[in-house]
Amino acid sequence: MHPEIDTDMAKELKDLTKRSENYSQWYNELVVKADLAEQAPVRGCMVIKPYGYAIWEKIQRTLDDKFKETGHVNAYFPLLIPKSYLSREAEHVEGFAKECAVVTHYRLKNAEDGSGVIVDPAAKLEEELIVRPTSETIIWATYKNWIKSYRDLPILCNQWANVMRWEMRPRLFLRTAEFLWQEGHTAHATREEAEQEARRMQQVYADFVEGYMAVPVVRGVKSETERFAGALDTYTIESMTQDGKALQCGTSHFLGQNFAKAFDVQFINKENKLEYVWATSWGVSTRLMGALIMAHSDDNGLVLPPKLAPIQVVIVPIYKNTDDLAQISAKVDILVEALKKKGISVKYDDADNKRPGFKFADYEVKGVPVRVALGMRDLEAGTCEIMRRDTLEKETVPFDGLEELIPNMLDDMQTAIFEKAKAWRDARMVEVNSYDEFKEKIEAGYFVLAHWDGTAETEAKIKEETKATIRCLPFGMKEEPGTDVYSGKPAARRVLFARSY
RNA sequence: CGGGAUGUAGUUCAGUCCGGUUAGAAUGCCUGGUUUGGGACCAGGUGGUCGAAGGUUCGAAUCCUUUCAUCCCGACCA
Repeated sequence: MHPEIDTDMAKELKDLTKRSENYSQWYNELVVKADLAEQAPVRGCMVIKPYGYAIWEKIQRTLDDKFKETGHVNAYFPLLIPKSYLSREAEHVEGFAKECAVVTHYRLKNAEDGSGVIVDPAAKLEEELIVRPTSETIIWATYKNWIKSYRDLPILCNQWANVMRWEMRPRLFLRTAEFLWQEGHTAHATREEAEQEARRMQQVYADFVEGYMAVPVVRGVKSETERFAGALDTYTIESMTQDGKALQCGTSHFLGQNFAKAFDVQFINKENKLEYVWATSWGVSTRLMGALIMAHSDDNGLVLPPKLAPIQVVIVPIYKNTDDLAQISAKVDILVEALKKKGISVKYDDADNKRPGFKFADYEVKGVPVRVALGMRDLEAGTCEIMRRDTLEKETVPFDGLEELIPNMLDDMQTAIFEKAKAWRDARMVEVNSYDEFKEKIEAGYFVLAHWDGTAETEAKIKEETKATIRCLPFGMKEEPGTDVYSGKPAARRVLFARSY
């Protein structure tokens, strides 16, 4: 940033919001300015700051409740996985091998030349340990001990944890080397039950992302090439960022008996016969925060849906001296209590070291849904100024009605934000019937519904030529046979293509 | 791992081509004062072994060599 405009942060953010020109830079700066996260002094990792973490905690708590409602329990498995575990499932190891951090030694010692500590060569591990990129292997090695009979099933475990994938190019929240997530791992006696579980969790995710994050998603199933390493089916929810790219928000995998066979997990069924267990796994990560930021943010900063905003209402007093402040505070305190009783998180920012204008801008960047400003003028008139973050509309209203007005406003916003994002997304999701049109729409940042002949060759060619991938075979679409836009061969249905993060 | 760029104050950068006083600016931070209805102003102050190592030179942020790190574009990906 140029020094002159560095002093004017509103203008600075405006400059950043040439989203079409350098969206990723805009996004990064937004994350930093909104005080959510920053790059860690460790390659590819991020520091999640308190305000950002507060949002993650809300996501975590809400989802955890949903998991409990659907009969799941939390457990915890080790961070380090013996290398041999990873090689048990062929496709799985192939999928993750390229991005694993490996522990080879267990001790350091002082260098003889006094230059600091070095790895003690004598402390080399017999078998290297892998920092988990995901926990299927160690969990299935454990489940083997837990499962003997059909009476032990189903096992419905979830784990909140961090994982590490040595990604080539990290981006805050979207793709960091270390990230926080939850991973559910379930074991079932029948194929039907496992498949149902995988679909059910996809639905839980979709409901959460749409209902709480206010981000519309496309539900569907992945093509074979895009499938999770080791899965028979990968169910996905895909959102759209404001630069028209797709973002995989959550996945739920039907693993069949692959992991049960790899880790020899068998049970005796009701017919007294040995059978391999059926499995699922499903997860969402801190990437959800990226989806949230990219879906709603505007030129003034973050826009948070009320259900996930750590601070839902901020009240800013405007005063000239301590007497004024005391009068304002007396009135505000009553409102704060009333709102808290309704379960609304409210912050009264009477800090004396920041001017009102600074606070206004600051809370806007942070995406606080509702702002109330109250000064001496208002005190005399019995009014206040109220602003909602999504529309930036300000109005002066009677102070006494706030207790009722604010909860309604928050509800309205939750719906309005979703509707706005959905209208935007829908307007950029089109059916195309020719390859020229396909390329044009992909280039313009659209979700493209096009016929696909079902072959991996066509899929690969399209990716090579347009950078677009099959995001999913969306659910709930009418069966409509046609011809593949690329190969011209017969195609059973349309699938969703887009460029993605 | 390929292509491109950059490392100078807490942060963003100027200075490097063409070597020459004590290395600058803005912002931040600290002190004092005036302010406070949309990111305040004035005055003073703090803050840098110029990424690291070696070389050339009377003299290096600047030239040369090596090295490390970061960022961007690809490949990979929740």
